[in-house]
Amino acid sequence: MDVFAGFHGRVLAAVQQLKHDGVVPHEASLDGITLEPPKDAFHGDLATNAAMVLAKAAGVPPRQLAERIVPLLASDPHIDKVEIAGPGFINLSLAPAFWPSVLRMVLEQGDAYGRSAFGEGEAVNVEYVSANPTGPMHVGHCRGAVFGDALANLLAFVGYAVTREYYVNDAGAQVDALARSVFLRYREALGEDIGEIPEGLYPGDYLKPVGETLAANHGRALLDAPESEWLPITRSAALKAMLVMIEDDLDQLGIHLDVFFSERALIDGAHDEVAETIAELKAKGLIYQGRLPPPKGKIDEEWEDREQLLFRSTEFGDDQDRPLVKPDGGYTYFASDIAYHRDKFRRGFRSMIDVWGADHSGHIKRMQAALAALTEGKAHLDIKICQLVRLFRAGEPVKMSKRAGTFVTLRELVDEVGAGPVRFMMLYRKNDAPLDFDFTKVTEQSRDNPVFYVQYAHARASSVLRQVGETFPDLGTESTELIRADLDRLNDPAEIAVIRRLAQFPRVVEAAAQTHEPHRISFYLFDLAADFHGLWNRGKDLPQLRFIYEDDRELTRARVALVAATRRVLALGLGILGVHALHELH
RNA sequence: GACCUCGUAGCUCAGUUGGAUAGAGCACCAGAUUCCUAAUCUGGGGGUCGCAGGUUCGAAUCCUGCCGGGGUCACCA
Repeated sequence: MDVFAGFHGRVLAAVQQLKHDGVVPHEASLDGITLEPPKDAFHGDLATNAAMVLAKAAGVPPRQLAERIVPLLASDPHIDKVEIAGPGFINLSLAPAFWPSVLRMVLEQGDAYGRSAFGEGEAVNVEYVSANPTGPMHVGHCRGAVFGDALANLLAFVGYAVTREYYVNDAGAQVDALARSVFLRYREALGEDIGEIPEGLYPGDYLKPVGETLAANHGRALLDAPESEWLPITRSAALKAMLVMIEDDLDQLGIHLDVFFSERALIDGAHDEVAETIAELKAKGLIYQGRLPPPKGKIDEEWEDREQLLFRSTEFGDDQDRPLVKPDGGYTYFASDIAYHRDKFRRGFRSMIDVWGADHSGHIKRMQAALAALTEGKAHLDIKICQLVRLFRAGEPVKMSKRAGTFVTLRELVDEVGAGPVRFMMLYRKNDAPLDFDFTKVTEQSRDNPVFYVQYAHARASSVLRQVGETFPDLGTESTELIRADLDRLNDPAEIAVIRRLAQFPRVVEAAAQTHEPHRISFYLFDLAADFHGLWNRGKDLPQLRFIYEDDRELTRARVALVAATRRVLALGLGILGVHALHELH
């Protein structure tokens, strides 16, 4: 919970009092009233805009209204000073005793600190990765995978019931191409010279073992069989192998999904869910046979004007109606994607999040249109777009070409720099902004490598907790013991700065969860690390400011409490990002 | 042409859902430091928040129109 929530209540109570006194009209809305730590500590510990928000309704200038609010707040024993500033802000300075109470709360709550019931146990489906199951994962998939996973962690942290889901696109032409590629490898395994892999098929060596397994299991039986017979067999073998490989790749990054949802199962199951979905939309009058205008601004020679089965997505804000059936009679990707989201809805999810690559951003409107149509607005779908990742090595761009086989796989990336740095860097940028990833930089031990900087703070904190026993052997470092320390003795500005930062953690977490922006956690951790390093550095110049101060056992204990709390919050934040906190660096 | 997205310090980017004097890191400048709590520290300069309007107590943030970069644009996934 937010450590400042109580003060927000005080402000609202003060305003209620003013309503009661007739200063503020009863119907005035209190929604816009905030109470937040100001950016600049010069403005106190907390600031509220209450007077400015209510001034108009009350017909009184903001500062004058603030004069009425101030005495109502000043009586609070935890509030030291109340000042009116600027256009009508009310700035609160908290009693010195407040900060130790925050620290005590962190220690008491332990791993529960920052968690909340915000999500109220609501079921949320987070769909991410969803790479084509046709080969190993490469860096292009990596960002979305990490982002989705961290977002799922974050939502779980604030009390949502999260399902992590991977949509397996195993129904399209791509997987048939995969199956044919595997069939070649099967013939190869039986001793045939297959020559060059033809254009349009998958040339990668990773399919060889799949061919070999087929050869071992089926012998030469498939060689003379018609395609209609061997294709399903090779396809299912290939898909199985690819999913094992993908799951293994994801495992390298610490990603474990709850559900792998097969696109094919939508059609091949007991009933054709796509047909059902289309029928449902048809019943709503949203399906028709029609023609689409050719794309403007570019001349497409291949364009042919023809009638197709269309969904009226324009009625829900899309730019164009969208086709559901291909010329060959099969469903379009969009059609099965609608059925897939309908399936999620029928499984009970009213809240869904999809993580997509930037190249799919043009599909957002149609998907939301379809879901709105099917669920009559009862479901909420947020689609998060992850921008490209550009790879660098010591500042130089890494050239990648899929055709030349020089694209970097996720596995290579993780093998070289480690899962933690990969995850942290992927989250050290807003999801919809492009990201530069430098192999050299993420392993550098310097301040401009945020991964190192945050881990180093955690390692330093761990080191203090390890070493304090050498000076004070009987000084326990468990929370239950540290909580009894005389925390009022922490009054150095750098110490207070760290506590203030710790106090912000719950609201940062909540804001990140609400906006679906895990990067806010990364930036918070960097700031917390900076505060902690700042405190550490003061001890370099002034030995009496060191955490372990041999002349004063009780002061040491109070400081160790601060260190333990900082370490806890660093670990919690890293945990949300899915990064393992390090106890020492090498 | 349409839609989406971005535009903030020399560079890379944050910006608490509309708050006060717009912040970090690198780079630059000036000092400190050889310390073992190694993997630096302190301070400083640097800004038309792309441009122009609008909304209001208050705009980098919301609305409109331009300018510029990127992405997408029947059927593939």
